[in-house]
Amino acid sequence: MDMAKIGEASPLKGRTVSASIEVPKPSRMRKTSEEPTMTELMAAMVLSNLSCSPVFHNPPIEKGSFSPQTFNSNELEPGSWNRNSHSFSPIFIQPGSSNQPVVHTNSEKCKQENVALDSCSSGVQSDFVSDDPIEVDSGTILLQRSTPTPTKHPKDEKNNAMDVSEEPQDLRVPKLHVEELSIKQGSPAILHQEPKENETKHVLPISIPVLPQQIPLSYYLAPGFVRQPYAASLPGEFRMQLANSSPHQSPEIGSSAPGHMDSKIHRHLYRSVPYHKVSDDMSVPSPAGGSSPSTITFGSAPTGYYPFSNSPIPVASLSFSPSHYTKSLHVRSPLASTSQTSPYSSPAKSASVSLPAGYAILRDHPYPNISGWPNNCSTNFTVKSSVVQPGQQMQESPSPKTQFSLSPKSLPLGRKVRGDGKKCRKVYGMENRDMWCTACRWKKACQRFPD
DNA sequence: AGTGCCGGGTT
DNA sequence: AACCCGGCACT
Ligand SMILES: [Zn+2]
Repeated sequence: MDMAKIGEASPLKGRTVSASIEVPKPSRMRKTSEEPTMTELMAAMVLSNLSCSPVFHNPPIEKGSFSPQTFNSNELEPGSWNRNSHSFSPIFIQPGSSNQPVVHTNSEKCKQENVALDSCSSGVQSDFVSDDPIEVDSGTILLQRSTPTPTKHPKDEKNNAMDVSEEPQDLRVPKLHVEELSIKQGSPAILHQEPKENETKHVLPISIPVLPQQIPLSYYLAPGFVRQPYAASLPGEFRMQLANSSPHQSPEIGSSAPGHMDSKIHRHLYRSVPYHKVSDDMSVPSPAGGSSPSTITFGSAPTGYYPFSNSPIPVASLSFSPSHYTKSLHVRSPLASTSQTSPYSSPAKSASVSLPAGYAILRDHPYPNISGWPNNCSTNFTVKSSVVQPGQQMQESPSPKTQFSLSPKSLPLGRKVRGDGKKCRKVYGMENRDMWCTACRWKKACQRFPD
């Protein structure tokens, strides 16, 4: 009866599953053999510590060519790996394989690697080989590129295939990344222990997110970094701009995946605050094919709208979307219209970059989040101040599929500031409705006079 | 009351 | 996909 109906209607339905956030099985973390899970766990833990321990100061690696940025060496726990004492030489070369040891020196293309992480075995780019042999020496960290194994979930691959392919080669993202870290329980010696020829090394692909502060703005601003789906989801105005800069851009209305949250509730939640367009990254059509509720979840409806906390945090202080920089300057801050008095409303305040009208991005998701990371590690990528509180991110656990630790829904919501421009309706009047743009006629966001 | 437009329904 | 509209946020 009603109950049944209610059950049907309940937005939460089917969500409970994801709520139990099981740490997404690192799909890519395949076990080739008998490798004990413990090992992996340990590795994960270690890495966790490494990447997250806020305060860790590690003496610079002696001859490391590590840039502070990269490894922030601090991030390594002395005890864990004896990096300093060469006793442990992570560098491992795959025996019998022509693959060269890959050294990701820092920023180099950590980012890519990260992406790769997901599609790590896609073999597309992760094959980055350092030109500079020296780097290998410094190698304190490196690991080896194991044979590109297709072990990972096809899904993942699919997810990132696109991203990977589009990643600019020269992107420098200071994200610490250990592409494939093989950690064995035993001493390092084990690592080299009998090199079997084609045995695929059992490696644990790991990427360590770097501290937010370390992300160079350039990263976000990298022009080439805009991804199609991403761009497509941008507001018309913006997309148009993109179009100018990049030929391949469709002016069509970006569509966002419908959310599962009850629309009413959703709207209440999302509309109670000034609009702030937020990265649609997450609203990118579910790679997985998007039919599964759990998958779609993160592309919820007003997607892109994201609530800011009441505190007047300069939008500009947030992370930037790469695609937005084009618009910088002479853009009015959404907050500006909302609170005239806000000191932050002046673009000048935020370096030379301001967000496009009405939009702010808290974080980009170039790479999937590793489930194992503590929240505050991989989230809250804000340049200056964080609007998102750690606690807020845990509101909803992402389905394992999403791989993102943040779901738009779990983030504070905001909403687009209502454009003050006149739209077709106002311009032409009801009597000339036929002159309206189609969007207006359909009661959709005006295309002709986008905000 | 008027406007803008999201979400969802219909064709 | 095109089209329409209920209903809500906001002015
Ligand atoms: Zn219009």
